Amino acid sequence: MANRPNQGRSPVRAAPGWNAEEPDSSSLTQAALDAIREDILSGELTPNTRLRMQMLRERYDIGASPLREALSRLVSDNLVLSLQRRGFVVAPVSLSDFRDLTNLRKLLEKEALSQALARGDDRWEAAIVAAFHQLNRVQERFDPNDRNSVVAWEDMNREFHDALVSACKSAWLLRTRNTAYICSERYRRLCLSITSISRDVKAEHKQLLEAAMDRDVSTIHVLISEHLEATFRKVEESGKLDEVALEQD
Amino acid sequence: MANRPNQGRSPVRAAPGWNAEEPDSSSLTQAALDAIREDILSGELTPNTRLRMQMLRERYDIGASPLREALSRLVSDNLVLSLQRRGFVVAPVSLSDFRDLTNLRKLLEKEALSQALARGDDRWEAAIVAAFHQLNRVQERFDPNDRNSVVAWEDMNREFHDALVSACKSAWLLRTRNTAYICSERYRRLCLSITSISRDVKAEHKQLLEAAMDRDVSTIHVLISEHLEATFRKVEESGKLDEVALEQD
DNA sequence: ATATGAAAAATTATCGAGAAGTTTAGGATC
DNA sequence: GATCCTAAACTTCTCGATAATTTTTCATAT
Repeated sequence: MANRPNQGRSPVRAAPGWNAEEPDSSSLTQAALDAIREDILSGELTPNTRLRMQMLRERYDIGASPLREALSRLVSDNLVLSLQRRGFVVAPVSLSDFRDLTNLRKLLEKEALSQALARGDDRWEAAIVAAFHQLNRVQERFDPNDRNSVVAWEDMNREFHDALVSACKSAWLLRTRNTAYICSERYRRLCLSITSISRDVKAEHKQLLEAAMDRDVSTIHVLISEHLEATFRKVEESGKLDEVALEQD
Repeated sequence: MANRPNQGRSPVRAAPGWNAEEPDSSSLTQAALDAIREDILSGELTPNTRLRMQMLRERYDIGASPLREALSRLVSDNLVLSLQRRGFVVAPVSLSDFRDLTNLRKLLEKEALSQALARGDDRWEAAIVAAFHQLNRVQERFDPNDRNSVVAWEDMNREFHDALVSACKSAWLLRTRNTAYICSERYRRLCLSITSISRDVKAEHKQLLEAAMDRDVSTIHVLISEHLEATFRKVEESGKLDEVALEQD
């Protein structure tokens, strides 16, 4: 592998001396996949942006082949669209799509929680408590201007919700839930300034935790539905999805 | 490994003079995607088969790049696994995976049917009746030895079930349902000699149709659950998933 | 026999170039 | 000025070659 400029924003390629431990970082396709997905989720690559090869090659410092493979995977994950002979586009967003997605998420989360509450053992409970605690800590010293702090919150929020359903044994359900989660995350990040985390998110999470401990399925169904709905409403109120305009690169 | 009687099984490449009308057949990636998916579904490519590039190139007469892109998409669809630096494998099967998948399908089909029954109009009803009628016709002159007849039945069965949920307006739900349907179809074809269609499938379909016309949601929930469960039981009884053996190419 | 290890064979992952197709730009015609 | 046509410019898509592994083979030592 030759010496490249790599002045781009996403340091994809491995550093000179790197720990040969990562699961699959050795593959450029994987690196491209992670980098592009992250950029789409974070809004760095905005909806409807044409993903031109030349641009991508410069941006990620990766050849066209691994990039195309990564994009192909993202197509199946609904983050990218493939236009028949005209390359790839960042999947568009719309309020109605988010409405739709939120409904599906409700269905999947409820089912996953039902199973988790039925099967969860002490370790499961402990993992939730731990994630909850850590999430609160991160939230205390949260700084909306510090990129790292924001990322840390995103990660912990996700870990908490993952912990809740982690006792669910259905791989299919969890995979499907995860796909939906990712796309939903995109809407949240696109529309909600991270500042508005404050909400009552902490209170909501606490209620979820308690319902989980009590194995109160019907309550947790209501809570998770409201949790997701609250996010939807915030996105709706943000007004950032009001234009159906077809933005371009 | 070279003695693969692949001849002509999958005529992927376009014939000399062809109608430039197809939606996307112009893309070799798309052709490869369709062909490989079909071969995995039909069992032509058996579970755990290593998908070696040379083999694939000969088999489909397509270069490595489009093949890799197609495989990348199938990874996201759970039909193919990507081994970090060792290529691709046809996703394995197991009874427990099918159990899991069937449960997810119940959840998705029930929700989709709820929405369809709530929103369906006259045209929706007509489409169901039409598909039901056509399915029965195909079933009457069904010949398990005629490849075309088998494919025709598969297609019509699918069209009937698609018609039932077609009034559901949730694109996310339908997409997700479709992914699950495809993987489920693989299990059915892998394990059930098409001869056993006979079952009471016709009766079951008729009941589904009637419940749809009556907009009887709770009944159709029970019916679709039993329908899927019956298929699961058949697969289970076939005993073809008893071995966990790791087959190879 | 079993384990060790280096060389050979096989296979994947990646790049660069070229063919196929799409978009843009600039007239010519009505 | 608007529409249609053609040529240039640009992109995507695909192939073949090459680098970077992984797997196999086989001789050697325990």
